[in-house]
Amino acid sequence: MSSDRKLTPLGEDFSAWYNEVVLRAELVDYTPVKGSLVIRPYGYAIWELIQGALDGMFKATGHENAYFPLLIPESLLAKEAEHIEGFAPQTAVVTRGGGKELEEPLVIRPTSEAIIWPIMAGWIQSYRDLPLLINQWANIVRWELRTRPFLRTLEFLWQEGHTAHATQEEAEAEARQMLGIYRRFMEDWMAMPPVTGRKTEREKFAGADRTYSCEPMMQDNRALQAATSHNLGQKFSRAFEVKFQTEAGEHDYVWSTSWGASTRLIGGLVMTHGDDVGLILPPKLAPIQVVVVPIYKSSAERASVLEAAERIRASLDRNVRVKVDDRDTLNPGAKFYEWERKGVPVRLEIGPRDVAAGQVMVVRRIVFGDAERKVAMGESEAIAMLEGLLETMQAGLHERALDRRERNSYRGLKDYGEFKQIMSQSGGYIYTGWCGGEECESKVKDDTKATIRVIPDPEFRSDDAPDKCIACGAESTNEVVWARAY
RNA sequence: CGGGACGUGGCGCAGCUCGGUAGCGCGCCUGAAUGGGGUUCAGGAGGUCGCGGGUUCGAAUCCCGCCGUCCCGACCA
Repeated sequence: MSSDRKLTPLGEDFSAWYNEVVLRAELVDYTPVKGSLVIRPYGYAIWELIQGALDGMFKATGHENAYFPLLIPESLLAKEAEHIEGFAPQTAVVTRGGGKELEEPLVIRPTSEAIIWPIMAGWIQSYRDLPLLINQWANIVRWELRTRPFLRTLEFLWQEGHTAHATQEEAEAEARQMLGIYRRFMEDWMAMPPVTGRKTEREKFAGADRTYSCEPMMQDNRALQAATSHNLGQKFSRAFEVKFQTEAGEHDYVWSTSWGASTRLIGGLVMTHGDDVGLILPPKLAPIQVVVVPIYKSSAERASVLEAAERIRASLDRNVRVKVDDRDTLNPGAKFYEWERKGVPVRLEIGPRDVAAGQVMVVRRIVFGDAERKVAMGESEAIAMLEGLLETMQAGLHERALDRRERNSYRGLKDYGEFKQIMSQSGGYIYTGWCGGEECESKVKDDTKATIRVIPDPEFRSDDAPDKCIACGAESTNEVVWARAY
């Protein structure tokens, strides 16, 4: 039966396609708890690669990892007014422990500001203790009404950075620096180029002074808020009494930031690069970059083919994540489909004919330009070119994603009717003028489901940005980027 | 939480209108052959039909209630 072997085509039903890909590429599995998913070994391996890369970037900029607890006394969460207002509806709360009602309910962290700041307050007395640069890798729980694998689940994995600074300028620089790190990670590792910028008041983090965001475009032309960085000003330090003595001997509240990225990034990876066959992984984040599929008939052939496969694996092993698929239970064609569905960038096929000729068949998961998908190559030649090929594919995926984003971006639009038409059909990023009024944001959202993703950073702004608000026609204060989002 | 669709071996589904004790494909197990794009044959295991109640001699099928999943919305990383 071939019907359940093929995926729903991406262009036919993007949601169905996405769900099928994450399940059939063995990234996730469902559990008895609604909206709470297992990340399977193959999916978790991608997360570990993401973690490794981001963690290195954080440490290179002076951050240290720590771990704060899962449970937060309800009263602490309530200390920052905007924060509790924003998060209270989404929290899970523990009311019993050890068989008794608790005197004070404990909130399962929806984010950790409220437990981190009361504790870090004790670590800071003087300007000499600043900046304090902490990151943690953790799980958090937000009681979402509607969930989707990776994109929105009850529990998810993320990292959250929390920093304290002596001045507003330093905190702002930190928030911007971390946004830049996320952007660079998305471009260099994920091949998922975001538009970056600042969130509007309506869209910012609950309790932040300013929120910055990375917003890559998915293949259905919707935006994914893929990482955020917040300048919290002194809101949290005032709420949690985080004070320090300045060089001049005065007392002041610290200036803080927080910034985070989650397993949602994996969903972004799927929706940015996948196709009708399944997942396509950028080589830098592929748990298996090269899979070797041996092909043989007799046991004599099996021995010589596996020997050659092992030789190739060993010579690639130092610089490439390579796996020999020596399972005897599947025929080669079935393995081809499986590894393509799982997004492995390069496959090497090696059979008796190849062993005899000292060659291998090099097959690419995706082809750019006029390259051949499948080419026979001398064994040592293939080994020598593979690293370069992986780099080429990484670059090709980035270029393709960037090109798609820009092709589906609209600039200089002044007519609201046209705006509505684009949003109701293809969707995409629309750059327009905006008066700064929340009423106009609401109106556009009601009309089109699109929201302001960001007030874009300078390098994303249009030369010919319209000077009137798209919704009300009043003088524009900022160019903004609209899109429907996840 | 509002609107829609759907819950039947691991997965995808048929059977339900017109009640009679469950079937197909894939997968799985055993064996043999096969192996350069989802291989074939033979044999085999596996289901109290989402849960609870009701009607009936008899319920996957009819009735009531509940739970869950997916899609579209509201909320949100």
